[in-house]
Amino acid sequence: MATLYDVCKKTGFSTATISRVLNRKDVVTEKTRQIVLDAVKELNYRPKPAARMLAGHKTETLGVIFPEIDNGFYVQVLRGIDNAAKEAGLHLLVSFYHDKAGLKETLLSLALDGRSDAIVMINIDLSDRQVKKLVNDTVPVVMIGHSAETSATFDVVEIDNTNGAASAVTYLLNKGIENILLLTGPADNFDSIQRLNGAKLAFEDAGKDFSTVTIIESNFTYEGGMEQMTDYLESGKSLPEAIFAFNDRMALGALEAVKAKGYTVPGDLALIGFDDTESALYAGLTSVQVPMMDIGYEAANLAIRRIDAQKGNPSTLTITTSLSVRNSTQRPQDDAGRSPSNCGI
Amino acid sequence: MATLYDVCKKTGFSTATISRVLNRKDVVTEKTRQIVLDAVKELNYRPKPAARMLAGHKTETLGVIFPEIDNGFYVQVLRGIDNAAKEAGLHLLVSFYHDKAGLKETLLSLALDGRSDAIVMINIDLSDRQVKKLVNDTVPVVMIGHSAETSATFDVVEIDNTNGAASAVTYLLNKGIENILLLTGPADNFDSIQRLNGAKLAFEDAGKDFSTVTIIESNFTYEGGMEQMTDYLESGKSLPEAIFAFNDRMALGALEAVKAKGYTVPGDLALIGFDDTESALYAGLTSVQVPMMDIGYEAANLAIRRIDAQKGNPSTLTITTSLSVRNSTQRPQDDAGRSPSNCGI
DNA sequence: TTGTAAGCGTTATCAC
DNA sequence: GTGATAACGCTTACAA
Repeated sequence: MATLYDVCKKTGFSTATISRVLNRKDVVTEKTRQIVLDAVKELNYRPKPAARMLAGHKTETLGVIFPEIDNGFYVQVLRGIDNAAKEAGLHLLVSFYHDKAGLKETLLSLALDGRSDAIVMINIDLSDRQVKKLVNDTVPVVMIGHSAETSATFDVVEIDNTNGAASAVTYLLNKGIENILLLTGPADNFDSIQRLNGAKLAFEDAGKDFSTVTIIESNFTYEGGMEQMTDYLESGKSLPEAIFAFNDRMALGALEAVKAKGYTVPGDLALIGFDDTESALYAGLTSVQVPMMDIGYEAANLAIRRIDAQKGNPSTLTITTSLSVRNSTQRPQDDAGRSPSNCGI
Repeated sequence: MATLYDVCKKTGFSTATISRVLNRKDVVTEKTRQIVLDAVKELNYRPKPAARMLAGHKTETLGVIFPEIDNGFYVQVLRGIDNAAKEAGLHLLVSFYHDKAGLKETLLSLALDGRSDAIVMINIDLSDRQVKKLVNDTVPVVMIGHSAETSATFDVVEIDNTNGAASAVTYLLNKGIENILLLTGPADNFDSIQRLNGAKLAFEDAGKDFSTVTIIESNFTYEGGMEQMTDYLESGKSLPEAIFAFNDRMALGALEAVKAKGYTVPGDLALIGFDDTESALYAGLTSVQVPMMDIGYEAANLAIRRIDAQKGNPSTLTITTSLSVRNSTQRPQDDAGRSPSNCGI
């Protein structure tokens, strides 16, 4: 538990000089620098973060705020953030938020109380104004997957929902499949809105009529997907050629419903999900892949850069998706996915 | 950004008194207490953590160390930890460890540098002696799923691997299935060893001969499960009545291999996994369920209790599992799982 | 280039 | 009960 003073004693230099060697690329003789460094090593000296924070206002900590999660891919985002943080030598103060009051308190604690040097928030349902008011410009904030208002307040990292959905639909259209059923999220969900728009654009780009598409609203859950599809099928409507669900869970739920009615995938209809989760992989489900780790990594780097960089205009980074094609869209004769003989589903 | 002094000025009391009101259940007149509290509220005063840490050595932070994860259920553990931390008013400093050097540095930073009041580690491959040496009794440490040596050094929270595996095997034996193939993890993996032992115990308890059981070593991955099973099937060996894989991923890999050979589950053989992940749920896979959130919650609470509690003997908490029965072990005539008509697989 | 010394905002030990 | 006051361990003007 050596302190700065121990290093002083051992070297004969003042605290100022030691501090200079340790922190700033300041004017210090190469000779003194070496003497200090040697002493530091020999004494096994480690600066105390608490003292540093108090005197220098640097926490070396990145605050991260997540919604209460049951959501597998948030871990991926977290890993990406962790990678960026590690590269910058920062620690991660992670908080899940359960309710708005808790979120506000977390924000105050991270920002005003000086527990972090920057904050990354993911899918937070607080307006920019509210966040700005709480944080009060004490630390930079980066939003991941921010909703609604095209934030001119904070840096934003978002998924390219539009092109992601469009690519899935285009893929189907290219296969000659036009009779598509869209299983969406809640009507007021930003991701869902963008994905719906992407689907529409794909039709328009192909010169096809989007109004023939069936749109069913669900809630992003497995059960929701299953129930909506069951209802649909039992209402006597005709089977679509393909279902494009706006996330994997609903896709898997829909799959269950479809199979329960005796239909097969991809035999009777094609199926596409969104997110490309592990479950999609194992189920052989074609899905729009979102590079969650990259998103975390980029968001964290954006935040880190803002720590000592001058305030520039808020930037928006849109992360592109790709389509992971698997058996759920591969008719046996198409033959391209793995183990086509049993279609993985 | 009011400070303690501002509260002093406003109330006329000294820093000592304010601090007493805020921290200790100390001797303070009810009247002064109220005056101080009012001023605190009015000034919107929030004590700075940095100053507290420096002067009081309390960080109000719980350190959490995870292995680099691609592992969905670690999130669940983290949620459990978060719940416990929130209840205790603690923040979470989370770190993923990539290599041993990084882990050691993290440990030093969390413990010696005083960044946390207690540490929860999950599946760390460092010996107790090493950890103890690094942490040097500065903060309490709790291990989750600790390996090997029955740690008499730290509190431990572990999965009841033995009974978990035994329950799965017993379930099969009760169905009259004895010709079981075990798909294990690496031979030196502690979880795997315990699960194997549990399987053996189940046979012995049932008075059956364990030596007839086929044991195939794999590596806990989907690919591993698939390859080992493919090799097995192609070697011309007879099909077992059931496969019990020591995690869900291998189970799903084995399923793929089995289906590729034209067999059906549960028609031709039963299949059981371990962990009960989301993928198991969607695949209709019977699996040994491990309450990951509980594990995190209990571990964190253990750690939190140690913060100001006297050092007692290290305790070990063994979390019990349960069996999630699904279609992969339900022959059509058994009829009990959901949508039996297509077996969910 | 290096040293002096004044903070940073608390906690806690003494006295009173 | 309450108040001075000395830590806590570092950063950083300002001097030298």
